[in-house]
Amino acid sequence: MIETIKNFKRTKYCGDFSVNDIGKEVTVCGWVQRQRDLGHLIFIDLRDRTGVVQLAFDEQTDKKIFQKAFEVRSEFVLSAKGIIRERSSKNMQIKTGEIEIAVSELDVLSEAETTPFEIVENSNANEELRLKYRYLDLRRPDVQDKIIIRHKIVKIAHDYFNENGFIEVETPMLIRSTPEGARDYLVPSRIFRGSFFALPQSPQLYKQLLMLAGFDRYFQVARCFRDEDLRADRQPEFTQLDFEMSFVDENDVISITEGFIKKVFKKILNEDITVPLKRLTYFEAMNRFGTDKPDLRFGMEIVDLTETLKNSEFKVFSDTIASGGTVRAINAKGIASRLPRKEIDRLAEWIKDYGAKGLAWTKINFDLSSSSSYEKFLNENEIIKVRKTVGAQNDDAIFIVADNDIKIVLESLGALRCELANKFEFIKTSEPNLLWITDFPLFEFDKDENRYVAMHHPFTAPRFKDISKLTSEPQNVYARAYDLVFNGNEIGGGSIRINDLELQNKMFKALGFSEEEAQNKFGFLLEAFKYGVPPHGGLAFGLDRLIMLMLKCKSIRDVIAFPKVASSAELMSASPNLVNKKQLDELSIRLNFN
RNA sequence: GGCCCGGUAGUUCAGCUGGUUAGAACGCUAGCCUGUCACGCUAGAGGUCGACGGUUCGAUCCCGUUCCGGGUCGCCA
Repeated sequence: MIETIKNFKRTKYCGDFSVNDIGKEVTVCGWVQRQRDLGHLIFIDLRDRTGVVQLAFDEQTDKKIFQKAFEVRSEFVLSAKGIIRERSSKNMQIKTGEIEIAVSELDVLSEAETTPFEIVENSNANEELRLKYRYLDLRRPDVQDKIIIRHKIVKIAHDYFNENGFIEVETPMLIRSTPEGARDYLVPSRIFRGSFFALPQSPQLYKQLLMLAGFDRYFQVARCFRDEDLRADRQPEFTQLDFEMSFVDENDVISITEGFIKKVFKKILNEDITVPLKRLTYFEAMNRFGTDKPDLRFGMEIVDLTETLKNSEFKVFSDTIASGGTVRAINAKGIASRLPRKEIDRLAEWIKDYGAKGLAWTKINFDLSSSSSYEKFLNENEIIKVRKTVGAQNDDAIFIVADNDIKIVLESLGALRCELANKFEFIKTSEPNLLWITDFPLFEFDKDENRYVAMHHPFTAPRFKDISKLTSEPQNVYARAYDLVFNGNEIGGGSIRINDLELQNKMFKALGFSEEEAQNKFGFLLEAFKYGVPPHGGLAFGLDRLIMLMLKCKSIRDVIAFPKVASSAELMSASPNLVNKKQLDELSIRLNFN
């Protein structure tokens, strides 16, 4: 029988009671973790967000309350009043294990059916099921803790940016669609038939306009939307810690960011981050690690063999080099004896996903004998030189990729480097590794569109000395942009922005926009730029990813209260969903499935 | 859009070369039990083997299609 809460209110949370409360009369509220019926004695573990406390019922003391406790099942919501007393046999594994509540009044505030999975810490229930019943999953302490830590991180961010003079401003969710970069989520307008709002991919333009408006320093916990395919660390709806500052250069933004990183790592993980952080140029990161988000917790750097192998008899190498290509290698130390041929074949197949045409390899055994896919085609001198260049010794495995496209060579070896490090557990340290990547190219060439596109976004300022090359040699223009990398993942990125109308117009021209296109897409920004723009720059953290990595979660879903699955559906509410004809008619929308 | 992996009681899983009644553990229900805390003991209920089609005397198992979930490449300025 369900009862409404009477005249008693919770004294404090279940997990907060201790031996100091012995003798006090208290009231607790929560969910039934477990009911243990010993015949003439019943124990109930009552749970709330702080932990559990044991309720004790003795048949001899009060038959009516005992009967109530007998009928209680898991996940019922209870309110109980009673005296805190010492347990006769203590359980030191629980925070409140030294005490219990001898219950004198018990209210069943809500009953509960048997849940589809058990509400326990470290549930091994299927994630699909847990997401369908996310509200039950969120009862589990380990899940709840992550959401609570998320709250703490956001609180630290608010405090930090407030202390440093940043003003939080909410920017709109319904904005103009500017199809540049990721796909927009579109929202049809009822009043403007056939027109659409877009949900923001980021507050980029608005925060720049706030600088123009004179707010000087802006900050926002900003929800962002990108209609692209998901990944383990990517959701279509995500949160940025977004900030922007006026009258600054790169070092000001970097230093504010480092201050936040230092604070949040100290407060949440008790890790001391040494600042300033290491900086690596994009060029160096790509050449040494094959990625713009290198994991520096292990070595296995990429080595250039182009010079060594340019005259080789092995045509796969020498022909590639002759036609302007490159040959590079990594040396995985101490794994040869743990690397069966089958695994090499798997890696050779796997690396094709990254565009590599093949994977040449050598395993050096402990007795210095070796097996190799390519050494038989090389002369003695070349074999020795290759091994020396990559620093190979016994039990090492060398992997080589050759291609005309240097990006494919570096990126595939970069991916292989991470794959091997992961598989053979090369990461020994538990200390977080953070660094900046700087000096990005301003543009990258888009083969599909056959034009240069902005690597960050079209408002990123070029280096001053490169401005003259903007349209003449765009491939040699570098950006005043910087990315923050944490254990091999990008967790933030930003730049100094263009604050000059003429330069911004030049930038659009370099991107191949006609004047009409530029006006159509960003006319309001160009108009605004006529009226006095301070030099400004900023950065945005991917908050979800930062939390995920700090908490060592495998999936970004673990740190989002109500996440979406890989198809971008939300299983609990079953969205997206079909809407009725009336709704569509009001929006003048007719569905057309082809 | 491509590739890889998975889907069997409420849950997590096992299930041999295709074979007669599809099992275990946990959970659930009932009974017994006065100090449990992963309580214990006894008994019981619980299955569209993701769905559809095919091969076969016979399919959880083999084949095809499809749905759902996960990972990844493309994509994500």
